Amino acid sequence: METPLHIAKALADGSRMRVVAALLRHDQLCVCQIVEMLHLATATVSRHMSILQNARLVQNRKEGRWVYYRLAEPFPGPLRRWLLDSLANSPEIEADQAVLKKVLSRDPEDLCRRQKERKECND
Amino acid sequence: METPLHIAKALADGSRMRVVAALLRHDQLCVCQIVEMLHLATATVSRHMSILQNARLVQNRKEGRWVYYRLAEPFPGPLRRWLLDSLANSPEIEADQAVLKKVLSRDPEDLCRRQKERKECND
DNA sequence: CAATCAGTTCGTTATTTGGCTAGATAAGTA
DNA sequence: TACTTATCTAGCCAAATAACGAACTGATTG
Repeated sequence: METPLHIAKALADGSRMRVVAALLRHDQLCVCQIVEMLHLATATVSRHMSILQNARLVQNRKEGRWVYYRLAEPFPGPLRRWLLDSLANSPEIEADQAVLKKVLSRDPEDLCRRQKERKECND
Repeated sequence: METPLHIAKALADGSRMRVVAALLRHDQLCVCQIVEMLHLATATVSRHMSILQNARLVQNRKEGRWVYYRLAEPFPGPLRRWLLDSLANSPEIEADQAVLKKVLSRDPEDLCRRQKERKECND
């Protein structure tokens, strides 16, 4: 289902809104990159992504070991415009952009390895 | 505040979405009319309306004993368009329209009296 | 001024939701 | 085939939220 209510519920969470904002500017992101941006457990990110997918806001594509998410096609035009308009000048979104810039310059390979090491440190 | 996140949260509830949908087609509605449409307690409706107002989606105007709500001015254009597009052909919204048609043909005076009587019946 | 009336605010309760860990799955690699 | 790796699903707990009735507010009416 993709009623406006479903879509609003999917967007009614700070983390999910940040992901959509990021995907408005980056063609695609894989789960480990989103984890890096949100600083949440992988499982949590995965659940957020499936909520966005159920609302038909994103779609995914498997490539090797990685799952890449992008905005769903088609994506409602007025919704896209509203989000672009109102997310402009958001400091939080800008900060995410900066993080993503670094993250994207690295191979997903490296990224995942570093995430794994970090996790083992905490044990 | 009126960030897209606030707005999405305000819209992420079936009752509030129905109110906004109704206000997209009717200039203004008073609380007792919205109560009639949603079949919820007055207190509940009042809280919903204050959530919509905090998100700057609606504004109110006191007129005698009644409080009328309408869409806020200004209302984000693309958001309005998205809602209009995606709420078209929604059976629930259509049903609300039918209820409102009857409700609006009556004085608020009568409406409130009938609501009060109904409530006393349930005691 | 007392009574009434529409709506709001408050306090409580039940449901929903976001976060985590642990275990399952699917895909590459040795 | 067995092993690792990236992601997903399930289950649990704490925090957020929607519902109601009761008590309050501000305005009209008798």
